[in-house]
Amino acid sequence: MNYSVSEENYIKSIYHLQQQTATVTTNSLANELRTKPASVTDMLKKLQTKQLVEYEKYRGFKLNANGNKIAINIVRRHRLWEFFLVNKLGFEWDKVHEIAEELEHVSSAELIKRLDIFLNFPQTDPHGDPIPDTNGKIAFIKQLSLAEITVKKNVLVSSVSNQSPEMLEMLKHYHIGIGTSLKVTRHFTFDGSVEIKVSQHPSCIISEQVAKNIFVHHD
Amino acid sequence: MNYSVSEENYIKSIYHLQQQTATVTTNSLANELRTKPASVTDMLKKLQTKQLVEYEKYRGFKLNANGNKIAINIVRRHRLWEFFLVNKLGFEWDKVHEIAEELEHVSSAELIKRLDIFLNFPQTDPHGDPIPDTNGKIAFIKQLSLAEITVKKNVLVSSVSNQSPEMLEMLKHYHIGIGTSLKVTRHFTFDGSVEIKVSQHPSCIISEQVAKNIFVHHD
DNA sequence: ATATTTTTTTAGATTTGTCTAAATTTTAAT
DNA sequence: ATTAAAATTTAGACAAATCTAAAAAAATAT
Repeated sequence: MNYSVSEENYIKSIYHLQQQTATVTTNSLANELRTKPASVTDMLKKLQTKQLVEYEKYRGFKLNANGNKIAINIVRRHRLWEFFLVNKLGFEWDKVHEIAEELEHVSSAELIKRLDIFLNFPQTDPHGDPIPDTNGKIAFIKQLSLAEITVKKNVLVSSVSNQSPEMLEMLKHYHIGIGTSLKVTRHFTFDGSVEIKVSQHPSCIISEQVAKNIFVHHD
Repeated sequence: MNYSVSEENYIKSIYHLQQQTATVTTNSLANELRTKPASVTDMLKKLQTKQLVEYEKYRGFKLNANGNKIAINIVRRHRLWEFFLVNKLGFEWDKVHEIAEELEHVSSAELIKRLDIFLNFPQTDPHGDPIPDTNGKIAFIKQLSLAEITVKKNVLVSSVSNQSPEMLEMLKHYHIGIGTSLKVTRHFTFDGSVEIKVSQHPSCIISEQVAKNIFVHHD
């Protein structure tokens, strides 16, 4: 089966949202895809008839085994291209996402097979995310908290383990959210606090307690 | 300005047909694009309002300066990708066209700039066709006849200068047409005749007179 | 020169993916 | 338990790109 660019984008976005919540809502997907809820409903009916999602009216949806396999393959393509763009063409790691969004839809399986060989079977993309193998297996990559990472490397915030309002208030104050790019500039061994630099903002210091709850992608 | 995949395919096809005939007809373009004449008329109106073609109802059309520039840029992208596919990914030269057809529509100029650098500014694609430079300048590539080329290299028949029925009958007998892949296996200095091997057919010998009329792309 | 054939265009329909506005269902609040 | 608010779906419209069938124009054949 071959899927349209639009279908692939929906599949991929559902897959990404499922990493956070097992079942995805119409609104969240509309938001992710920067489209309208009505459009999401339309496409979901289509994906349902194509046997890619489990969908219950008003109840949300999730990819079935088939949809999942396809999603992982799209992710594989995306991350291989990102690796290529950074490690062969010399792009900065934060400039490649959009281009990879286009390249990932080029449909030749042979192309991806050869690209993988050419790149020497990379394990992770430039953001530190694992590249699924041919069979769709995804290696587990250890989540690193801000308390653990080495100094002066750019990292992307990938998740926050404590989602309490108090924590969220604090994150807001520090201008930190999922996807925020930052670097740790110093570790203080006395109390385990760390100095961080969020782009566009002055350096600041956060406690070990907070740092342990903020997980980042290496690179 | 950014153009849709469909618009780009029309522009590119008009460009290619213009290499043969200065002005292109609706039917020939429909045939080239494997679509219907009515669809061609529809798209041509669109390209006209976008100032890419000169178009007179019932009279055929051609790219204007603007359209030409865009066409050449698409050709540039296509040929750079073909070079990449063959020389980096190890594809056979006759397997890359379709994949390059998809890759050429990826719209980042920065991508192509860096790809060009990565490939070390190649001058010709794997079929021997020149790759236009950043300014759209296309190097002139000498047309080589079968009488002139070196032995044992695969070549593609690009044109035949004598189009008489007698010549065509002969070409048919040797299973040679535009696009045919063959290699010269021997030159006979006595009479200038050459031995050739057309894939899937036994070797045969053609006279110098015939060989001089068959032009090929190197590689 | 007129009739026939071929080519091209128009008119109207179709598919895909999207949208707005209204209706329906679910969730939250009192 | 109602009611208000939020989320979701339906209904109907729209744009892009295509198609078929019919009409119009150009090329050709006698």
